[in-house]
Amino acid sequence: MLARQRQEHILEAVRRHGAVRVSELVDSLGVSDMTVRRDLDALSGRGLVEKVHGGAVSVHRNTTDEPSFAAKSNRQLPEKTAIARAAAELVEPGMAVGLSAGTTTWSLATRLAEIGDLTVVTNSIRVAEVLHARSDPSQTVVLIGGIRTPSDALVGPLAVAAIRSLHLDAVFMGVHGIDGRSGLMTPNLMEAETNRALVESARRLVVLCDHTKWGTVGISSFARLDEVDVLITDPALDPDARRQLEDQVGRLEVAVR
Amino acid sequence: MLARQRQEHILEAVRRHGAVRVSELVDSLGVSDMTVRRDLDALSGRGLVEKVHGGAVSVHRNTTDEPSFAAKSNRQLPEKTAIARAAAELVEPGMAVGLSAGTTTWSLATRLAEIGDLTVVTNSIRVAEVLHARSDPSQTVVLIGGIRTPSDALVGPLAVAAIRSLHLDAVFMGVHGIDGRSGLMTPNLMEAETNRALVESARRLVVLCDHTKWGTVGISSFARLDEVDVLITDPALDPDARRQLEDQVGRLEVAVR
DNA sequence: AGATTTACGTTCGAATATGTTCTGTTCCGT
DNA sequence: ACGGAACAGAACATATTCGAACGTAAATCT
Repeated sequence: MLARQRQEHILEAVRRHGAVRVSELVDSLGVSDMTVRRDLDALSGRGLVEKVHGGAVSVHRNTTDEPSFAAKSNRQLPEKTAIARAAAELVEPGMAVGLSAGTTTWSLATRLAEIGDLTVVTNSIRVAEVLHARSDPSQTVVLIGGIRTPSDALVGPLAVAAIRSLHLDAVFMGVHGIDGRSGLMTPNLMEAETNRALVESARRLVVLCDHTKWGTVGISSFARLDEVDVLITDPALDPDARRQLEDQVGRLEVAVR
Repeated sequence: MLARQRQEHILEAVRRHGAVRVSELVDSLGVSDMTVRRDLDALSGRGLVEKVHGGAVSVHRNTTDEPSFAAKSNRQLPEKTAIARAAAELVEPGMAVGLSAGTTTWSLATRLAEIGDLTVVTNSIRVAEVLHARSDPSQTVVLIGGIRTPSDALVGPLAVAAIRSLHLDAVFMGVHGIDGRSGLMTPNLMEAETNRALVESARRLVVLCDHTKWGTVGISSFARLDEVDVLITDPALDPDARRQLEDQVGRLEVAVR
């Protein structure tokens, strides 16, 4: 059997099952483990699979749980999914919505994928990819360009200029930190500027924010609390924080799982 | 037995089994390995099979006009890597370069990752990702935003506007098709527009183009041959095509493995 | 016929593919 | 936390394959 045929076989197996293990391939292909590894090297070098300990997984599956991203996205997971579900209720077919970068907005994106006739604008590659993967043709996904921050946001002058040329029904923002005085914050100056542009381009601002974000301070604010139309959080939020938020934001929504 | 008959026999074997090995053909045809190889060269030159180490595999023709990235990425692999290597020679530290979407430019990106102090502008998520993965901090990667085509290019008004605001030392373009009359072509109108903007934003236009692209026609042209400063191809290019290219492009470079 | 082209085989150095051995790493049950 | 089992990958050995260069013979041209 030719090397190329083996690699086709491996690709097919990965496509079908999402993952393969080296030991399985050794049996099914009748070659040594080293040969299988070298095939996997070749395939991963071409970006077609991702090597992991014990075998390989499909690149799509894997991009959704890259270490740093996964580490974050598992924190407060039930809260985040509850918040994302509540946010998805606010989206109706025909709308044009914006999504900032972040794990909570990413979770929201997985739900938006099932709503039809939607235009989604985002500056996060991950968000764009999850929408693209399940895309039905009625969805338009617009990726805002720029340079990439460690937290997977595309930012910078290019991003700001692109966002300013757009007008959205609503924008859903994740935040790194929030408090009563400084409003919404991020730890990255350029990301703050980009987020600011997103806020200004939308008629409605919806903030997705689990209780751990309260009191966390980022270097840079990008919106005041009184600019927020809807803030969705979880029941564990500190009562004092809750009072302050109820005073200032348009509507406070508590998402129960 | 005539050469033509042998080649028919080979094609038939490939069709039936999806692949053949040189050693099998040597036995079944009763000719030398060298003769078999020359037959395979002829067939692969006409795009009827794909040569691989040990033999040849069938080139499954995708009936859709835009094969997906994964489907294309293993076609003409050795040629593409040779072309990419030659292209990387043209890039020096300190430059700002553009990369269009495509498998050959993707291959080039893996090489650019090793050159320092570079600014790379691209409208392909996959190109951006390969640069990001191995990025040393001296590299700036700018992703051009837009909506995504099946071939992984981000296109549309947002993309065009972003590109127009930039100025590059050189742009490296992959093409879907090329010929003497129509120049460089793609099968997607919006991608053509975006590519056109890339061409206009750069001082130098370098085209990466393996021999199978010659004579392939896309619906939309985005540049004439006389606008091309350097065209890099592989040695299997048809001599007549080669003559036409030498006449019209600034410089024709043939990349040997 | 003589010259030229074409097809095919042979030789040989280099590239490629694969398996084996060995050493270090990672995983997982206790 | 620990120890055995599975796994990864480097280094080496071997066999296969590749393709350039050259030789020869048949076919084709003039």
